[in-house]
Amino acid sequence: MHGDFLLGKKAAVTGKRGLLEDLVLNERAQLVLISIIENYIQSSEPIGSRTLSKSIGVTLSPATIRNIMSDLAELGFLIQTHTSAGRVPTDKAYRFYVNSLSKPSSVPEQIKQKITLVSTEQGMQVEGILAEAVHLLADLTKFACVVSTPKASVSRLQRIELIKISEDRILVILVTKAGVVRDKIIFVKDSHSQDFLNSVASFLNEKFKNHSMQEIREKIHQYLVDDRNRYHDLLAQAVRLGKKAFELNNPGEMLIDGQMNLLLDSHFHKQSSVRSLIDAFNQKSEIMKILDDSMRQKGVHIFIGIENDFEQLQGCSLIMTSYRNNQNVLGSIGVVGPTSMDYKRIISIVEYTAKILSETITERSYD
Amino acid sequence: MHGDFLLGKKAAVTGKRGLLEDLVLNERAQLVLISIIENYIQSSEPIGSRTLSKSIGVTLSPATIRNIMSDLAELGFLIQTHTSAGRVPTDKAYRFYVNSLSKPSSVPEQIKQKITLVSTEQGMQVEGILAEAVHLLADLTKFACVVSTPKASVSRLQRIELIKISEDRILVILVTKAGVVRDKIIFVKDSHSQDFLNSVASFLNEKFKNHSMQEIREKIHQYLVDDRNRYHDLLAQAVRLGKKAFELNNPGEMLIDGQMNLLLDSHFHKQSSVRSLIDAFNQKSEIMKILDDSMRQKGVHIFIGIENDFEQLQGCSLIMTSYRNNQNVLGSIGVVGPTSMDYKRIISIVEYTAKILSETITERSYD
DNA sequence: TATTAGCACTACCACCTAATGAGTGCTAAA
DNA sequence: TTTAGCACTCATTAGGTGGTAGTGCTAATA
Repeated sequence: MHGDFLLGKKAAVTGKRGLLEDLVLNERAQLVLISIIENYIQSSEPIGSRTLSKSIGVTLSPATIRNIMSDLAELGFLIQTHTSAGRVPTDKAYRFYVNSLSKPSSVPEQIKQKITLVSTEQGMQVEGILAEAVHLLADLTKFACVVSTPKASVSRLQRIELIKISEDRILVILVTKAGVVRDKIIFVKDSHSQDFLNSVASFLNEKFKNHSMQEIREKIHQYLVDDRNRYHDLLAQAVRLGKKAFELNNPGEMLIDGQMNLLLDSHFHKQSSVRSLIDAFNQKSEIMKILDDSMRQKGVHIFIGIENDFEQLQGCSLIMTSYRNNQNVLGSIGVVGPTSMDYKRIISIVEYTAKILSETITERSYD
Repeated sequence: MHGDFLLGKKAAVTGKRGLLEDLVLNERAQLVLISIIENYIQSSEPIGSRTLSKSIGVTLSPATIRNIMSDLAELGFLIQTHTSAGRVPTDKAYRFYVNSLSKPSSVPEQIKQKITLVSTEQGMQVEGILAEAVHLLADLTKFACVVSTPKASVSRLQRIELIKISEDRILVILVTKAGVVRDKIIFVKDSHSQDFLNSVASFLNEKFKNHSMQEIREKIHQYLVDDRNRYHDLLAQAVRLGKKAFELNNPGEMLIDGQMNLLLDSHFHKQSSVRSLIDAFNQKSEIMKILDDSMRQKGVHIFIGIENDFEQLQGCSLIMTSYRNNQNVLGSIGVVGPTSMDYKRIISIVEYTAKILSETITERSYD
């Protein structure tokens, strides 16, 4: 097998090289690979051996570099667009690169100053803050950015209020611990007095404060199946109204900003994948899935190219992370850009923005 | 003066031709012009005399048509991209064309069926309905579409509710006649009991129900300057809280959908105006102005090219109209597309969508 | 044995040229 | 007033050329 000489000593000794993932490149090969990647991230043009031999720190002749490149290509880290063109990193190369970034680089002070959320000063709601955050992120990265609104099911109840609007309509106000206010109108068959609604509301408040919406739905379900409760009028009505009030009818929302940035990006512009990118963003449910997934784990989540499950976004890389109030994960925020993005920079910006967002939201929550 | 022979008899006889706008083209010139426009709308390619002589109904030799075209060009209806290219309609030509569309063409049954708003079935709020409407419009027209949310200042109060959230925060719920629910949190220095807030709320409800937010703000201002009210505690507090509650802090919002469609559109793609288009949509306040303007007048508003005041959108045409609940104009909705759009089709779709939107919102309002 | 210099080769790219063709304007004839 | 005919213009295209950035291979070198 060609390219074996690139294996580091460790791998060579232990003989662990059945899986390509286990391969340990020797130091020089790593240097060349990383150098190619960083050059390509800058220029977006295929990198040739000559160019590299100049820009790389160590003195290596183009010929030597060619040999290394040739082997890296064989191992699947590089491809050529055509014979006699320079080499371009593959998804696998970017993955290697990202993994090799041990310590997260810090955000330059200059950019830090730009990452501030002003909306908190006005009487802005959480949605407004999210909108500002995602807009800011899009502006700084020049890619498309997404943020999911706090998940209704996991957020915990601070307060419920029932307001009679007309004979058959009741306005339900749910305030969550995170400071999110949700309102919806429910339709009822028989009319209730406002006094009665107040009793129901205070009953529900007492019973369910601090519980998550998910728990509340489950408890209400239990009440419903338990026949004994039928004969307690207030309880019965409370449960009936509560069921409607806590019904999950918005599937979780997300805000998108900076889609247009992607269309301008030379990478997508060249490829004819523009159409499918647009479709991708119209199909919000798929993007929601990815956002949801990256809520579950800590830290920054990185999907390079084909690593994400949404086929239409497999030409992109996604950098996602969660935001929280205190210790509760509320939702996630991230960017969608070309696989050849400047990972160092983008990761740190996403991380820092999420941090500021978390702080801002924590200030306004009731925990 | 050349081109005089294109004048219709009426104009020729009365001699009214000082202003170009007053020119009445004779029937054949009109036919040619309209034919060019419709061909161009279809093909987006400059139209030559030969092509036209075939596609036009009447039998006219290319040479004749050339003569007519030459004169139309002189009058400012057509331009050539270069010598020996076909002719392309100017903004002026489109204006003529749109004016000549006397009766609004009806929407094909097939499209009518697509224009239905389903969100009304769930407990969706007005914002959700607007989002659906603008998305639908973007989907049908394949252009960028905008809709303004109901103007806070002109909408009338149905109900206000004050809810104590914490010692220093009060949640204000405003329900308008149009069915829009707005919530915001106000900060107060001294704590109030919920009972007290209820009294304040019912006072405000009694005093201001059915009044527009604008009126309410003015009245509150009067109370404030009237010294006598100082000594009435409830009143004084009500006015103080009311001032904060009715303060206009959102500048009026708008929803945009389908921006990406524009970038794909061959017209903008060819021109390098893409960048400025993006900027245009980021500068929402300017677009809001246009939306506001078209709220004030009845019917469909059409801005062709330079006719709108926002310089960065002067390469586009805008088709705008208002939506309402019952007889109250709430906001406006419309599309932004290339000047060479299919006006007949787009106008009818915008009109019909606004109609359905109005009906849907009326169903859920309290008037 | 690892590295490098040299060389032949490939494919893109930018440039030029000539041919094509769609379109015009003008003039003279119908 | 309309039309046929003709000369002319200019964008677009295809074909051809030289230059360039890159490769792989081989033989020489440290």
